[in-house]
Amino acid sequence: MDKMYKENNLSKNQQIIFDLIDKSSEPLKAYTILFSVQKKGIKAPPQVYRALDKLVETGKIHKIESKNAFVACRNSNCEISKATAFSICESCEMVDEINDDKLTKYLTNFSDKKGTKYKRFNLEFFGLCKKCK
Amino acid sequence: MDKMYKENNLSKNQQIIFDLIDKSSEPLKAYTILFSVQKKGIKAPPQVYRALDKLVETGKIHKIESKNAFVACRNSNCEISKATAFSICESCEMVDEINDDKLTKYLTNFSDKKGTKYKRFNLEFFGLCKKCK
DNA sequence: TTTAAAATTGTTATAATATAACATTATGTA
DNA sequence: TACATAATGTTATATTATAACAATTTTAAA
Ligand SMILES: [Zn+2]
Ligand SMILES: [Zn+2]
Ligand SMILES: [Zn+2]
Ligand SMILES: [Zn+2]
Repeated sequence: MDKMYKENNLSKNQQIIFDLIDKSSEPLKAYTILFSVQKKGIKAPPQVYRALDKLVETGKIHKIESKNAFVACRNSNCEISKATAFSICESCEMVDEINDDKLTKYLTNFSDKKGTKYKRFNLEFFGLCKKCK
Repeated sequence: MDKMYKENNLSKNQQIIFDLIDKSSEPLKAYTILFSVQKKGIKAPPQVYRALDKLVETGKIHKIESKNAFVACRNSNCEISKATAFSICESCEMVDEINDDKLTKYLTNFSDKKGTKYKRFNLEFFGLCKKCK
């Protein structure tokens, strides 16, 4: 191929999948993504999971662990995802990334009773969103 | 049957599976549990998942979301699991439940920028445990 | 103590999520 | 160029979790 697809830092599949997640208003699951991108030539699970892995690794997206689903990062890629926090609505399933400097600072500096500090955390809050309350 | 199996509040399958998790030094996965309890007559995934669901619901165990695995609660059943925090070693996979009143208070009282409070949270810290450091 | 509801169990099948393994092509760099 | 690295394509399979339905046990009310 004579055309480079990398004006930015994402490969073709990564860009397709990132775009889909980025414009979605809700967390997307791997197989939902797979079905959505088949028309673009991405036909098999490993293609999706590889792109997801790389996007998570570079902080472009986050995995919502309690939902096995993915959202685009709405912060500054969360310093490569070392400090993530989300609010999750238990009624409509909406997920919002929380960007709260005080919270981030508190948790980043947290050390347990043995004085151990951690290099990464993920926090998920559950409740009702504004719409569902 | 003339013998009630409930001296406590757990059913037979729930007790078998709780005991296994409780005496394990590491998080257990559902199918690991399944293989371990087949000799006790628990033969199919739904039997395991039902017991796990109930044990999580009642706060006797917690699910470590990032590992799809389960640990026994080491606190006072975490007020039925409304406020859970764990430290997870990225090297040996060890998981410890964190019991820190200040942290719990801070997160239980946390409200986001819109003033929304949440009724539950789960926090996972990642790093190296004492042994692996 | 009958009786009906609720909880638990047993069972088979299948859905949903994720990775292994290997061949090929594209890209970045010396 | 030529080499290393990253990304892709493909098939098969492993892992995690639930649907659906029948039977039994437990609880609590009548
Ligand atoms: Zn982010
Ligand atoms: Zn909502
Ligand atoms: Zn607990
Ligand atoms: Zn360790």
